[in-house]
Amino acid sequence: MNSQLTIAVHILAVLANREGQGAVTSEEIAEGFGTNPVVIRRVMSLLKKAELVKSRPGTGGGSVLGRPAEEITLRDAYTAVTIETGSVLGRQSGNCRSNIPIAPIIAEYLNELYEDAEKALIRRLGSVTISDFRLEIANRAKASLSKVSPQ
Amino acid sequence: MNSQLTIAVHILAVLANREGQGAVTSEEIAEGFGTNPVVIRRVMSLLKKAELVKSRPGTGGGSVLGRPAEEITLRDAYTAVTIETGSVLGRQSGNCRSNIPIAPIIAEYLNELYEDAEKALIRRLGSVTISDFRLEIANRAKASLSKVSPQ
DNA sequence: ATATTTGTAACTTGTAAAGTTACGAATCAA
DNA sequence: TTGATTCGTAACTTTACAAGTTACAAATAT
Repeated sequence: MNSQLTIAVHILAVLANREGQGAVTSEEIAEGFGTNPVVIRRVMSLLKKAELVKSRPGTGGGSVLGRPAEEITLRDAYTAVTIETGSVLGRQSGNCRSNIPIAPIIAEYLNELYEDAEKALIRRLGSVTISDFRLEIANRAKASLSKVSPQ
Repeated sequence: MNSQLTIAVHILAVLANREGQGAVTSEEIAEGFGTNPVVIRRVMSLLKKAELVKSRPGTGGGSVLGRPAEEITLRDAYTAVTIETGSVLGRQSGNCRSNIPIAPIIAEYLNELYEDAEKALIRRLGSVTISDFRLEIANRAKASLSKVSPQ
């Protein structure tokens, strides 16, 4: 399954958390997410293309937000990670090995119907800024911690 | 990628095409889709549970629609194939190997946003009956054939 | 110069969907 | 009741691809 959007918003949330406190390394972000720095850099590269972040190599290097967290929405992140693959939503596919043409025709029609769903998703994502997101996740993390060790 | 819904609506379209002309075998449906009969039977089994089709083994056996094609929508097919897995839409997932709790919290939040998209999809699927669908696909197939060999 | 960090290519691993094989159970026809 | 047919499903193999990993050149800072 695809976790690029999850990683993208995690990156943005971490950078938002450190706004004005210098760059954050992919190493550090990776550790916080429990993955490899290269996985972070791959998604970071997409965010850079969308100008949502800026990166710099070398000592004291790392990444910072490209603009204030209040001016970046989850929709921006979605667009950035789907610019190449087209969508994060699962799509229908016919059997590609088949030389009978009906399967791809059906798949294409269904995918058109899926577009309505995607529009709804994009609208929803556009209504949440990285600031909003950071707040929401912080609250949930707190709530889930208190379940494990109350107080 | 998941093609269960594609297969499901293909099955329903073929059965609709043969309404009142006896049962159709999984062998025959599989051939028309370019896949293995067992793949068809697996999806058929889900459609049976939803009472969209009826099957019978033996000579002259096979499957027929459970009710008229005008009374089955793509939404019914969607519900039938997602009854176990929950959704045909791709969902976000955190890294399950991670013992840092932030990834699953982010993934869960994103999945909640995805639900709006799924509702839109279901609404759209509910507006198309198998009869409608059959007509549309027949037109498209005709159009794509005429591209290959005009006249 | 040296250390650090990014960027990315190339490879390996993990895993889920699709495809396949096999066979018991149900049904029909002679 | 025997044989042919078809379904249902378990078990296995194959395929496809996302994620993870390794490696190293290029950029930057001290």
